[in-house]
Formats: sequence, C-alpha cells, structure tokens
Amino acid sequence: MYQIGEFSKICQVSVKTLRYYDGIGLLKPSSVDRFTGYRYYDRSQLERMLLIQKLKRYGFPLEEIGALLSGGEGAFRRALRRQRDKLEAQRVELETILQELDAQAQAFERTGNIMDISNGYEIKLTETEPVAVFSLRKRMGAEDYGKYFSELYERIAKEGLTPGGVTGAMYHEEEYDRESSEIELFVSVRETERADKTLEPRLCATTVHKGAYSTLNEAYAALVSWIEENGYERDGAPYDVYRQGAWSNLAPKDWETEIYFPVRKKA
Amino acid sequence: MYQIGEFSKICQVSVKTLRYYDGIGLLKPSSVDRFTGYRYYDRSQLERMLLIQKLKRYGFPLEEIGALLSGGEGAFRRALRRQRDKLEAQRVELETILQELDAQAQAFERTGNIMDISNGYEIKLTETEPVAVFSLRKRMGAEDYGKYFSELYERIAKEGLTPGGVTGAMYHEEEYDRESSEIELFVSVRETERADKTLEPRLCATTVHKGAYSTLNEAYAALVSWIEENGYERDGAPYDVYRQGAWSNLAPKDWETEIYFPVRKKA
DNA sequence: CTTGACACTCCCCTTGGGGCAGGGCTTATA
DNA sequence: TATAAGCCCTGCCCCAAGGGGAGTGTCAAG
Repeated sequence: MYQIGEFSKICQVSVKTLRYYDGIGLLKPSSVDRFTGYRYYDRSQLERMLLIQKLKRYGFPLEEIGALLSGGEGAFRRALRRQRDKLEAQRVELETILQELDAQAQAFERTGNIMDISNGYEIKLTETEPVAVFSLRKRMGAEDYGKYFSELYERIAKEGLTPGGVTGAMYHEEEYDRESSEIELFVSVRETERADKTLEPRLCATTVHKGAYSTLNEAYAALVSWIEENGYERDGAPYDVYRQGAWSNLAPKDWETEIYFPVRKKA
Repeated sequence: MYQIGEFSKICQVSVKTLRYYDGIGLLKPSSVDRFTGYRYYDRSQLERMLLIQKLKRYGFPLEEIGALLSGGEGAFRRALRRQRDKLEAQRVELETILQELDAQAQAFERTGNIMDISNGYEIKLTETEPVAVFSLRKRMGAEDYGKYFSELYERIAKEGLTPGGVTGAMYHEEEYDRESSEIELFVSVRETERADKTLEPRLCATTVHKGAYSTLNEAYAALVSWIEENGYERDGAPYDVYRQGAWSNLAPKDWETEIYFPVRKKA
C-alpha cells in the first residue's frame, strides 16, 4: 500500500494527475479511507498506470485509454493499428509543413518581404471550353481525394477510355471545410459521348496557384476579393484543376493548380 | 468593406474565429458600427489574416503571432528559425514514437499479452565498484543531455585523458521532471587521480533496461517497488549508466541502460 | 503540545475556439 | 401590414489534461 505521494514518485506522475485520473475513473486507488479521504494504491495500480502512460505516449486520449483497458484484445489490436495510421499521417503533415516553412524562410531571405502574397496572382476572366468528364460526387474530406481519384481512373480504364489530361475538384458548398464537404471530383475523357457529363462553358475568373495545397486559400482569397472589386458576383460552384499535383514527382512547391470561379456581372 | 460573414468565407475562417481574434486583439476589423456593433473588414485585414493562418500552420501560438506581426524583421527571422527547430524536434519525437508503437504492436502479436512488462526486469543487489569520473552538475531538461555530454567529452579530450567507457546521469531530485531537474552527468576516465570525483562504492539495487529512454519509467517503477517489497529503502541519488545509447548506431529498441538505486536495509 | 510533511476538497486558469440562448436590425414575402 | 428569414450582436458554458493556489484536515516525530 502506497500513499499518493509515494505512488506518484514510483510512476513519475504528479499527484494532481493521480487525483484527476481518479476523478475521471481511469485509475481508481485500491482503497480510499472513508473518513480522511486518503487514497491508497498498490501493485496492480502500478501496472495499469504504466500501461496508461504508454498509450498516452502513443497519442490516445484518456477516455479512449479507459475504454481500451476494459475492452477486448481485438479492439486493442485495431486501436493500435488505427493510431499507427494516425501518427503516420501526422508525420507526413509535419514534413509538409517543414518544407513549406523552409520555402517561406528562403523567400523571406531573398525578398525581405514578410509575405510575398498577392503579388503573384494574376487574375483573368475567361470563357471556359466545354470538357467531357467522368465525375464522382460525394461528401468527403481533403485526405480522401487520392482514394476517390483512383476509383475514377479505374473506372475509366475499365471502360477502355482515354483520360484527357484534366483532373479537378468542384466545391458544391459555400463554406469549405477540410474535414468534410460536398465535393465533386472529375477527370476528363476524350470520348465525349461516353462521358458522365460535360462541364458547360462558363464565364470564369481564374488564376494559377503555385505551391502546396495548404496555401490555396491565398489564391482563393485573391480571387474572391477580385470578384467583389470588379463588379462581378459568384454564379455557381468553383473548382480547381490540378496541372501538376501530388501524383507527379515534383516537390510540393512546384505544384500548379488552376482555380475557376464562375461569375456574372453584377446587376 | 465586407461584413463578417462575407469576410469569413473569403478567408475560409469561421465567424466565431474572427470574433475571437477581435477579442484578443489579433485582428481588429477596420471599423465597427458604434450602434449595432457590426464588424466591417477590408483588404488589409485580408492580408493580415492570410499571414496569421500561415504562421498558425507553422505552429506558432496566436499570442506569439500577434507579437511577430507588430515586431521587426530580425525577430521574425529568428522566430522562423526557432520554430523550424521545434518542428524538427517534433518530427524526430514522432518518429521515435512510431517505432515504439510498431515494436509494441509486434510484441503484442507475438505474445498476445497487452503488456510485456515486469517480466523482463531482473533486479539484483550489488556492491558497486568505485569509478573515477569527470562530472557536470546542472539544472537541465532531458533534451540538453547531448549538448552537455559533448562538453564533458571535449574537456576530457582537452586534458588529454582517456574516457573509461562509463557514461551516465545522476538524478539529484526526488521527483524527476523531463523539462528541468537537477542532474549530474558523468563520464569515467582512466586517470583516477586527475578525475573530478569518484563515485564511491555503494550497495545498489540495479537492473538493465532495454529499449528507448521513454520506457525507462517502467524499469524505474519495477526497481522502486522491488526496494519497497524487499525491506530496503532508498539511500542517495539514483543514476543511469548508458551502455548502448543514442550515439551508437543501434535502433532505439536495442539501447541498453543500467539503473542504479543506492539502498540500505530498513531498520 | 507543537511543528512539518503530507493529504484532502474546491475553485479558477490555460488554447483555440464551438454551441447555444436571447435579442436587434433589415428585407422579402404572404 | 404582419411575419418570417437572414444577417449580426453579446454573454454564457463547454472541450483536454491537468497546473496553481487557498483553506483545511491528518499523521508521526520531537
């Protein structure tokens, strides 16, 4: 039997934390004095605590740790795998951010300008050409694009058609949420009459964004404010066309994305 | 002039966030209607917002972003570098955790045992040999070890002495805090009489921990509870000796650390 | 009997907002 | 003309994982 202070030293955890875990029911002391409220711990608590710390290190939230500790082996195995994938995704994201930061720092050293924004975006008004596409509309998050584009390309291959070199995504909701939005992915095909649909010619404000996708919002902002200031208004769902993207073997800073906003002259 | 809702769509940021930023003084609207309280934004706010989002992506806390935006170029440059190092450290940490998770998952698949703990630690009682060491005592965090060990080895080289193959750290505070504790690093030298001091022979409970340092707490816990249960008590500062460590080119899972707890028989 | 080391509960604080209640303003529609 | 729909506002409580401190109770030693 250890008092809370002793026990905290053994597990290298603060007393506060032990009391907190007791409170949320994650690690109950083996006994509590009814009159003084003193908590007493023993060996089995120690083992549980070490496991908790380990899982915490793997990034599990405490609530899930509690569930895992009282759950079965299968769930535990699955949770480990899921967490592995999550950490892996985090690692990729972190590396992307690091590259962006480096690029930004270099640009800053060159130009002395805190932000090289809004100088690069040349915005044009164009009438788009009609494009016959295979498309797939669905509610999805930003990290699902890859999966669904693969589906599209498989379908095209299965039907013996030829991709036409235009790959893009259309945003059907006003507010875009990385986690989940209503999105339509499309890939152009040469065989016009066998396509799912055709993107009709539209008057669009458009620009080209160079760099990783995480900075697309800058181009987006530039376009939206251009539209406002030049007396147009939005008229339909905007879309991106990926000229050079994640699948090419270029570095993220050399990717190229065209952004199209259907517009009409304001009344 | 944009209303808050419009502006939120332009920057792809929630209205709530805009109000919050206004509240903490990070991004003030260009004007606020005195009677209705309506916030109005314009172009310059847009640029500032994009920069804020960029810095947020790099991991800066909002408060620091505010300071950077009103600070000078030099500070900005330094902050970028600092943040780069921080992200880099995070990446390394994340990779370590991933390796640990993989090792753990494999062990789990093999043994079917959620935790292969407390089976591995063979605890022994020994009388240590005296060791002549160069040492450096200081309040430091866990990530400073490398730096200070380098200092020690440089001193040894400068004085023309020969390292004796024992590298370790002694913990002078009861509660260990990764961030900052009173720690004494030591490296043994062959030239006994020119050493800083000698680790005197002591009766110690000891064990060997195999694996990354992050799981040292398990060995530590095993030792502390062994001491309690076998009628001993702690008698002095415990220390680690790194047999195979971060500087070797072994994978973390093959590192070996000896842990020593000076003890005496309880009265 | 007192002192010091420990223990307890209770409350407020952190980051970066999300969610909801309750209310004000303007405009489009029945 | 009434009302409903969109905007907008403030103010309150909520999240995770505890940290810090106030005020008070308990235990063993001198």
